[in-house]
Amino acid sequence: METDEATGHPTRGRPRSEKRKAAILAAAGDLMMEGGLKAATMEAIAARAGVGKATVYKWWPSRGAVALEGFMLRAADSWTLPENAPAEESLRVIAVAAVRLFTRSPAGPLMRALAADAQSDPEIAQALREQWLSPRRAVTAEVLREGMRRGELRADLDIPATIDLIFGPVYFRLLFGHEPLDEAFAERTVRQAMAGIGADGNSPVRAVAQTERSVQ
Amino acid sequence: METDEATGHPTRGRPRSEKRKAAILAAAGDLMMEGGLKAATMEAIAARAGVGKATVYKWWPSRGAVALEGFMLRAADSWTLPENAPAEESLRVIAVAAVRLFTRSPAGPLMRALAADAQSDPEIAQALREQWLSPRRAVTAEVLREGMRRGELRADLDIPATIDLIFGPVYFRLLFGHEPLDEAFAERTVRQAMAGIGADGNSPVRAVAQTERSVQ
Amino acid sequence: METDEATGHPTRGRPRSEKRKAAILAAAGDLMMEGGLKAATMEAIAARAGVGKATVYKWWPSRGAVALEGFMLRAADSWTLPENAPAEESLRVIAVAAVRLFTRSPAGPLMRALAADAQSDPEIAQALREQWLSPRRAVTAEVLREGMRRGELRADLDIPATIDLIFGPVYFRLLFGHEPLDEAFAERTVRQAMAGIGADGNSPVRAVAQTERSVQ
Amino acid sequence: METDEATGHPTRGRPRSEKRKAAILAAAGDLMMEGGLKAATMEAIAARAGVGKATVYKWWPSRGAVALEGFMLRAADSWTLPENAPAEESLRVIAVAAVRLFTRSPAGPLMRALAADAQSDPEIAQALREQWLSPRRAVTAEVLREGMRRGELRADLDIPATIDLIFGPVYFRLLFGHEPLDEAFAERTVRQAMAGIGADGNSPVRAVAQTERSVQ
DNA sequence: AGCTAATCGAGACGGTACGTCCTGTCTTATC
DNA sequence: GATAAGACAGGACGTACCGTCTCGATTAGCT
Repeated sequence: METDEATGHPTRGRPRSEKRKAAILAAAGDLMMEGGLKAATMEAIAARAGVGKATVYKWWPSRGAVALEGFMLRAADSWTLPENAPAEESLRVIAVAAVRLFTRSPAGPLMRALAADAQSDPEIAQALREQWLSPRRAVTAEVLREGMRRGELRADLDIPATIDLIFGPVYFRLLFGHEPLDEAFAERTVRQAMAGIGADGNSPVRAVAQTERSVQ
Repeated sequence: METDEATGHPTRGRPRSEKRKAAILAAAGDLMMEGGLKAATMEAIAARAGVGKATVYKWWPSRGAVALEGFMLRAADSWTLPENAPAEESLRVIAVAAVRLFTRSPAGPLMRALAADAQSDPEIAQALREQWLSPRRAVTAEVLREGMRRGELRADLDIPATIDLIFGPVYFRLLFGHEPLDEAFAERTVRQAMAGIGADGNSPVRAVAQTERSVQ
Repeated sequence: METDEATGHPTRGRPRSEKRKAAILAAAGDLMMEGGLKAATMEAIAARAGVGKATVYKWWPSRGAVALEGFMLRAADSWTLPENAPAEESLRVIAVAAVRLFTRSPAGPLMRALAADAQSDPEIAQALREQWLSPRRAVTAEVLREGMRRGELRADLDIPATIDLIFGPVYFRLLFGHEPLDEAFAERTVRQAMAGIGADGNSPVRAVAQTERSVQ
Repeated sequence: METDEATGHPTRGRPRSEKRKAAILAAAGDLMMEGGLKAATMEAIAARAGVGKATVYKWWPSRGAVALEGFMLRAADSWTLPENAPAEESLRVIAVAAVRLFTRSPAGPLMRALAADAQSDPEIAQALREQWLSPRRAVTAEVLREGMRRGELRADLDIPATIDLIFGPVYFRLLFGHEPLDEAFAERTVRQAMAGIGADGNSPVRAVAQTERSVQ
């Protein structure tokens, strides 16, 4: 007997076809990768999936929503953080995994399309933050807190700002394409963030910074 | 007598109206800020500017191009780098100026709209890189090189990656809105980038990093 | 035990629900009267009847068929021809009954909807002719024949044309609405048809007509 | 200089293309005749005319409106009433012209489509009455009045009812198709209406009818 | 002053995609 | 087996913009 996942009530009527759902998400993903954001119209998605437009609208409110779900499907990035590794190593793994996802899978173009949509569609923006960014930021925050606890990282880090120091450069290059996005860049970003770009500890700049920091 | 700027030949016929050009750019900017990317249709821009659509197409190839020019007009950010200041101070000024531009002027929404368009329009992407990012990156690179020369910054910096370390977090927050974009954040980003997020110099992590670096 | 009406064999499975049949016909009729032809979609009929769309399609091939049956149900016009009355009186009863049906019952709007459907659906058209027009024309033809036999009516009547002379004006007003459709109109139509609109018998026009007729 | 027909003001903008207008009306007419009412969708009309759908909607509010105008175009029935002819002859010409129009030109199917639309679209219904029926009824009324004046027709005719006596049978057959619609039928209708279907003047029925009439 | 030519407003036009609605078919579980 | 519920492919609806086009009106330099 069919039962509804959420409520447990027996379902009525014809159940949703998982096959079509997959076909729609695949079509959306393919189109976005082939022709960019512009090619992935709802009409084209439905046509390519061999599905009526109404079926698409039945389950997703907008193209962005389809894209998001298609993205999540294809972005099943299965990086596992090394156990008991130093913080720098974990951050490196995280940053490299992000770059690898964006460059070696369909996820890159999809993320670009999603980010574009998010600029004019608050719902997409929110979904992107909540469903994509948040979990990754949470993992990263945990790595940072653990590193702080173990004395590998400064004790006074601003955690959100530090996360952005790692991810910001990656998304910046993804979206603007002004410089190549590759794993070496991810590693360099983490290394520079860890060690600082300032000259060794005794520099006056650093002293100032430390002073200010202690004042806060 | 009217003369053509480029050729110096005397122009024939009615000259282009600078008043309309300004009106179009203003209308485009206003619409993007009011209703976001979606509201700024070519039709709406022309209507608001009190201008025929053909006039807009005569001078700009696409909505993105109008937006870019409107953006440049409003983003006349007049930050002046302090003379002979330490590198950290200069970077701070640069980062804070960017945040201030995006949060205290129309440029923020405009940049978001442009970045979105750039994801599907290569011409916009290129124009954005060449006309907006490049000059700012050039200035920043010069600051970095000067800091390296003066011994304030590490001698082995990857300059493009370092620029992204400063700007990346700012654009990341602008485009995704997951955390507030304010001047304090810009300052913290620069400070953490300078000093590094790792614990003081003698940490083993840092040593490893340095070792690796020397190996490269 | 349920048995099939036609064969007498015991039926298998759940027997057809007469209750639903009635509900469907009622819903169809109501909708056509409320919102006209446009409102009576199959979907709306099924929903209002509390019935699955498939159930409707199971028993009727098209909306027009449902409408027709609903119409027949509501158009149970129980006029009884007066016994041994003069032809004119019988025709008057027939015409007035038609007008009364169309104006004082739901049958008017239903007939309008059916006639509209019949213009593009040959099956509806045929059903309308066979199930609705034919029996009424047959009764009317009999009245005419009887009148001719009794010498009340001309002996050389073209019976179908004469029937149309009585009914045509009624349906014309029903479908075009250019003039009010009421019982007085029905009576006047019959009276004028009987007596002729020409001036009394000795007019030259009449003579010509008779001459021509005799030639045929 | 282009001027607006109605106001005489100089027109602004690109003037309406008469060529497309003709193409749209032609396409609509063709489709209605080929595939009946159902085939003439707005989409098909636009496609066949090689025109954008918006262009059709710009000038006509609905398919029915296009159909009406297309009908009027093709129904340029140029019957001329004979001068000083007897009323019966004039009515015969009128009725035969109607039948001829409906059977020998595209106007028949078009009128059927229009009449169908009119059942659910009050605007079509009104337009049909005002633009099509009214002028023809006016001409016919004039014929009747002239006939009454000359003593060829009864002096106490109900003019609208008499007009329906002539046209009603024709439209009845056109729309229901229960009997053939041909010129002989039109002639017979007029002849029977003129002479009356009752037996010659001395019939008791007629006497009754006359009595009643004189009472009114 | 008249001529020539480019720009301008207005807006008609062929298209494309939108998001909605209904059709007629189908696939479930229930009765 | 008949049903309700409702998912589904398909297709037309009427709308909004797109980018192009064709008008008359305007505004300059050139003759």
